[in-house]
Amino acid sequence: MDSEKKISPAVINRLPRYYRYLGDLLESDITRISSKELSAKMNITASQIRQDLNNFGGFGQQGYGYNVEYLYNEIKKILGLDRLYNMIVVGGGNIGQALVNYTNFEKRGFVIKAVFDINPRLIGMTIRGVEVYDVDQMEAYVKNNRVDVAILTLPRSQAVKVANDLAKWGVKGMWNFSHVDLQVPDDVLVENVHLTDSLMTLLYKINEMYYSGEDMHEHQLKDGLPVKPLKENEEE
Amino acid sequence: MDSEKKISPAVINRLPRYYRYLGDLLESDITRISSKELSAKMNITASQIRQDLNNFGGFGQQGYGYNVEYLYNEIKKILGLDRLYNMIVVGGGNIGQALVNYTNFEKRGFVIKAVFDINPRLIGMTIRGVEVYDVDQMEAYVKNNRVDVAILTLPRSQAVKVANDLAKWGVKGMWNFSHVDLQVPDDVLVENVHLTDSLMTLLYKINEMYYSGEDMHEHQLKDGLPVKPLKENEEE
DNA sequence: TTATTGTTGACAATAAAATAACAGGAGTGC
DNA sequence: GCACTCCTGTTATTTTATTGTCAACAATAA
Repeated sequence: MDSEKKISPAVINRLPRYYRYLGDLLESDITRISSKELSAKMNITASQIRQDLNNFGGFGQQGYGYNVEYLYNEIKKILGLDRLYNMIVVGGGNIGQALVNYTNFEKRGFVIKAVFDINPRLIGMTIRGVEVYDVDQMEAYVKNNRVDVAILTLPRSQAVKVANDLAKWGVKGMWNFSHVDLQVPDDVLVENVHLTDSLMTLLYKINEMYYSGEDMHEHQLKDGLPVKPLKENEEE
Repeated sequence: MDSEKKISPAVINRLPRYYRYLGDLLESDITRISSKELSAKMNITASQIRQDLNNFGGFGQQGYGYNVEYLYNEIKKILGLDRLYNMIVVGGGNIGQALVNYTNFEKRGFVIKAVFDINPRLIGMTIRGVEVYDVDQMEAYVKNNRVDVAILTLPRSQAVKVANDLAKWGVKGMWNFSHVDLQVPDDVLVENVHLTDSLMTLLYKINEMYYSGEDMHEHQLKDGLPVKPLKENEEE
């Protein structure tokens, strides 16, 4: 909230995790917690917890610790979770539909208002009450309704152009599931969810731990399907 | 591959992105590229590119740059993408089904062999040719088949126990979509995809940029649905 | 050939992030 | 109310990550 000093990305990325742990504590009717106790639960140093929280203000009290409910609500405010967000899904494929069906977003105030796609078979359908529109109608929709976040779940070939258009039309944030880096103006925020990258990172670690040093190719045809040649994969 | 010196996590996380860019270059029939050129495309310093790559060996040539195809294939090997991976999905809900339907995984050699769920309405179904089994059968399956990666897309209340069991039965890696931190032995690798956290991070940035300083509560009832009270959300 | 340009890989310098140290106020027990 | 312990907020230190610099060498041009 305070735009005094710049908060480091590393800290911001940890905030949701603090929020989750505090929510859990709240559910367990724990009213206070010290950085040391939280440190043990979360597996990070107490020092880091204190330093992270102090970026946003002194929420604790010496000799007492942190009041769980108070801190929970403060982080909620810091993350901006005390308001509603209007979102649209662009690309009504597997992931897009899964996100629309994920009811917990709405419980938290992240409301998916519409889905846009080019597939005639999808257009006109409703997914959990959310209508699927033709992308042709997207410009009008975005210009006439506040859209905080566009969830991009479309083929990479289209993602860049769509993101650009949406930015131009006033969408503030992009939650990007398309496997491509978007190029948008500085005042448009982008958060990437590159699933394939994430999986590859896991595979690297598995290889490092289990197959390090081996000749990889001996596994190639070991079992399962043969690897199909990698062609243009548009759905990524 | 070389288990000589420890590679930093920051570097590993960047590898898939290099791989993607090199794949794109390959598609564009570009045969060589310098760190400087790649730097411009990827928006990171040439220095970092060279240093990252040199963790794994000297793939470039002075006065020439890097051969795209060679480097692409080297990174492929580093990431372990030159072999097949057997995966199972645990939790056949929205996200689980979406991942099974995502055909590009298979093209890359990430093969989903089975889905496990407790829902009787799902059990026996097939999703894109992949059968859904009762979780009761999971132990037998995992013990009798090599499972490299378990994709966890189940409610957080169950995720911890299931992950533990899977680890015990020999699964090497967990790709965790459940909104909870898993506690598994050190030789089991975990990669988290916490979608809600990712979205919250985006919302923080949006708030910081657009609503900083404002009283947040004026937005509360502005438009859209009222925020429902946040109860136990098991599907997270 | 020989000079010039381009580019890596190694290393030094800087910046960012994480951890540790600590002074001192707040709670606790007597 | 006093002594003592707990635990924060803050500053210092260490570690990790990124960026800048340059000698050595390949490619190219003269």
